[in-house]
Amino acid sequence: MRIATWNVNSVRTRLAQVVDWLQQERPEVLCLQETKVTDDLFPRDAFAALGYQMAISGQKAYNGVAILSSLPLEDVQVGFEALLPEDPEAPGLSEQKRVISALIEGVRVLNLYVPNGSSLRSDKYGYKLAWLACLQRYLAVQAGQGDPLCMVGDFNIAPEDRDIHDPERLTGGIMASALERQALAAALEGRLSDAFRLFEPEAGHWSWWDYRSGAWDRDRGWRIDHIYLSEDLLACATGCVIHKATRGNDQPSDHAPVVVNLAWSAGQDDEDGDGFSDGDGDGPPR
DNA sequence: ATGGCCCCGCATCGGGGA
Repeated sequence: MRIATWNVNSVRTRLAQVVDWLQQERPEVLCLQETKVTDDLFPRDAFAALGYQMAISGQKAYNGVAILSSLPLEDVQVGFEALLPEDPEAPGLSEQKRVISALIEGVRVLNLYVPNGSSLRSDKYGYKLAWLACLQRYLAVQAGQGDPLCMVGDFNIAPEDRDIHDPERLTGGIMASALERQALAAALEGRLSDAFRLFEPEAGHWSWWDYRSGAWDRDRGWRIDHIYLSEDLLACATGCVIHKATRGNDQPSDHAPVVVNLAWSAGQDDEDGDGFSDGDGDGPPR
């Protein structure tokens, strides 16, 4: 099963490019961020024609997330409030459409669009940190449900200096500050691992290039789009790549897709074939 | 040396993103 993530910066403006890429790559799952469209205007037909089901959560002009899947899409959960109904901070944090998840082949696919924060002096930076603290609580609840987790999206954070083209200049600033890096690490809490770094330790691999300053032509990028896997899925990961060629398209998104390949099928953890995963006491004795 | 863009909408500039 291949799971992809792509911040498309308007799904309507980028529709032809997304359709082309899906036809070429045919991932089972594509998670989109910054769809920038209300649910009634989402271009469902174009994706349905390619055989994809959809779970969407959008708003006008800003934000917006969607999950496209050619495999059955079950138990869709929208926003932090789906798992944190009692959290007094979560409702305010969920007014912006940045969180959606679904169960696909027994894998909980969680699609996130983390706030950018604008600058360290902006109120939006405080919002970003509060949002990440909420994500930490959300993931703690999610972990309790026991499903294998694949968390993808635009994290608007370069986790380490090797994820930025010019760490001497940029480390400490927005998307590379200590507080936001710590907040993300705390949310991962040792349970989730960066799939890309399983396969590639070197710097020089970016997923986002600013539209300004000729960043693409100079390859001045950041790796801020990530795929995180729980331990059970980590063992199944056979590759993780950034499709940077899309950034060279005419009228491109400023982000490139990231794709993970998982040697996974539903029920594969059912070792004795009794319809239950082992070790949880639910199955009959062997 | 610095910075240059792009998308949306009650639009033709302003707000916001990254």
